Amino acid sequence: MLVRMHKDARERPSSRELDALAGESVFCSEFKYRPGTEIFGEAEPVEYIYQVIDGAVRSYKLLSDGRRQINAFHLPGDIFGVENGNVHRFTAEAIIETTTRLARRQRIFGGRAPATNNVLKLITRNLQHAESHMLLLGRKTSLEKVAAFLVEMDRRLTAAGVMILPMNRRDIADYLGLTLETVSRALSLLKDQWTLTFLGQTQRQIELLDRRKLAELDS
Amino acid sequence: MLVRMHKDARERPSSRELDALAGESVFCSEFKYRPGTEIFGEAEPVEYIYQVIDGAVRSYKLLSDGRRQINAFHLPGDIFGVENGNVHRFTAEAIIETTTRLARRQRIFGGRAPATNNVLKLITRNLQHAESHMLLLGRKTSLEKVAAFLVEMDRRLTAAGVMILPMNRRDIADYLGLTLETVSRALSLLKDQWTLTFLGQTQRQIELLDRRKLAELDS
DNA sequence: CGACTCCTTGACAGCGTTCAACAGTAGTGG
DNA sequence: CCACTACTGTTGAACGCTGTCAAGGAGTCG
Repeated sequence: MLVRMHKDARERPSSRELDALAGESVFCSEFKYRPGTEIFGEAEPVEYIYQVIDGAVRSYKLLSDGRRQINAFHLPGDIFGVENGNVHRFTAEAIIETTTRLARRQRIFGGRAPATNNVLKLITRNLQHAESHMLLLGRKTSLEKVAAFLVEMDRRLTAAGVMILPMNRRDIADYLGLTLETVSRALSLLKDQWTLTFLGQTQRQIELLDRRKLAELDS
Repeated sequence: MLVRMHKDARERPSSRELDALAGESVFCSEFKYRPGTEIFGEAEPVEYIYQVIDGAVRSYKLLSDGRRQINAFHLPGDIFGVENGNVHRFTAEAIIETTTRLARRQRIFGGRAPATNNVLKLITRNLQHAESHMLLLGRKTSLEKVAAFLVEMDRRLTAAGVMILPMNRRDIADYLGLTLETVSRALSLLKDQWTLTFLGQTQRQIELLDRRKLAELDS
């Protein structure tokens, strides 16, 4: 037996919390997974909410070439797989022999006061952004990071074909987990490759010339 | 004027969304911030929810020595400062001259169905973890990352003074944005410094000998 | 025993950081 | 208008942390 309990005196994770979460729908059952087994996959529809009874689970995102970023480990007592949308945003796998209790996700979202729903959506959007940003910070190269930044800003900021950045190189660097020099070098490289150009005298106005190349750098 | 609108045809961010969010309490007002001004600081009590009308905002966390990780940029239309707890988990600053609309946070949380509240708490906990993990991934050294990992697992996993890791070195590495070799080297270093010891033959059972040193490595 | 997985350790390379110099821009005040 | 200064961004050179590649030990299981 490799798995142990929480330090904080919780004898055994009760299903109470899970019941509370699932609301009215207290259809609960247990399920056991062998080491390395997938519990649910990225982009799969959300059917259940899970609570670890015994064992350990990793949830992660992948880049196309196999680089992996584990978002979190789920240990006994933890609830995971709670999503706002209809599909999972990452993959969950049992690390060792793991027992989970699961409850049907009977539309946790919707059917509530609109204000609450909006708060949920908003926080979920933040969480979603954080999750993909962890993948960026942990597993992407400097060039990929800068490309991802440009793609994001292009989506959010571009008007009339021009992107005018409000932030300086240091801000970008601190967003991407780099130094400002590295950001500057990456931008110069992309400029030399005709992937973008600077407009005006300051280097804050950027026109993207090759969005396809940026998108594939972004992976 | 440096700030521009969203690409997607939103003429001007309406206050509707913010109203909906704030619920009944639609006390709304506008506020203007000069470049570099703090909008709210980490650990400050949450009083308002903000929506960017015009300008740009950075929200970030700091390490004690000044290393900074920017979680997100908030651009016109974005709502930010929505928190579950009573204090902000990061600092928000205007990057350029910024106008925000703000609404009093009249206890968005609480006063709802308990199930909803539990979902909120759960997602918020995930978000909180993701936020601190971004700081780790973006700005910590390999030794600091491994120390942080040990501190986290010590809290969540240790029973009877011993920590039995369910995951292998590769999992740890993919969690921390490192390679398994680097994780192994960091653990060996901590072992040589008598900060921890391995128990048993496998290197999965760890006893922490100097939690103070680990905590200060964790910053 | 042999095959496999997991982990450690060494040697070396390389990516990104650090340190430094310099140029362009903006703001200020004479 | 021109210093003067502060800030921002680029670029070069050298360093060093972490990754890569490789070898080998230890545990496990059939």
